[in-house]
Amino acid sequence: MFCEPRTCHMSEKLVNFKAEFFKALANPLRIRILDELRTEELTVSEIRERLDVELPNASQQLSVLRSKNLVVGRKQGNNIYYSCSDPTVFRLLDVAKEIFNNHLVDLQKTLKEL
Amino acid sequence: MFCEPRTCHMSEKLVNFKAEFFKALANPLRIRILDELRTEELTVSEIRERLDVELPNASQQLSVLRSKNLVVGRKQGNNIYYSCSDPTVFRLLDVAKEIFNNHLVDLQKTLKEL
DNA sequence: CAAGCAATTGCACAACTTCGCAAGCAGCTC
DNA sequence: GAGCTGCTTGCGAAGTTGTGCAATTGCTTG
Repeated sequence: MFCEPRTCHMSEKLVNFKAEFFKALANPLRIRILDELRTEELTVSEIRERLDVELPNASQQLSVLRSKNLVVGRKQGNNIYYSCSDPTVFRLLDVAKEIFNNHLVDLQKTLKEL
Repeated sequence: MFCEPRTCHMSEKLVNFKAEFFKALANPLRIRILDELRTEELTVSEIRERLDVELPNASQQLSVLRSKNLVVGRKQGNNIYYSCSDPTVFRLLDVAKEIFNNHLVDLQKTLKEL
């Protein structure tokens, strides 16, 4: 692979993809939406209802997730059923949880030392 | 665990942690910094030089990473040596790369079908 | 203490995000 | 076609982020 003298480690495209990708995840509502889609396909209204947000808000966040290919919509009659397009995403959320737990453990250790 | 009627799936704290956490990763420069820290401890100046950015910029992004506990600094003489505090983070970056590759494969499939 | 280097902080400005509200559009049913 | 439902889009206000530049702090050495 092509490699500049001082910018070796990762292609710029990959870095930007990752940044854009994490940006899509960098919002509590979008994380909650993804989490609702772990096990089921849901319509926008169902998501709205479960997360107790305005419909346009849900729709807007879904469109962000859609634009980054994190979810796909399937039209059926009057409804659009959303689902997660690549379950690998959930591994990401799970690793984040793991890191969260690591922090808690560290915190506890620090507290014990006092 | 305690569980509200309509907000069951994840504690709010965890969701917010995840969002904050992904926010820290949602920036190309910060990803590149973390990637430089995969294998070595580096000073701010070294990071600045490798990534070819202004020193204050590097410092500021490091402070973002620090505030989310993604890196730690070790003072030695005139320098501060930064390193990654929880290597689990790299798994996150690697999973993101995997997702990137999945997208590429999908794209290729789509192209072949034309 | 003065000089010098490393790193951080403050400031200003542009760019972007979030989210509520109103309007618009598409498909179904009467 | 009229009216309904489900979803999206446009717009605007408030808040947040990125980044260059100047000033500042903190450590070390002469």
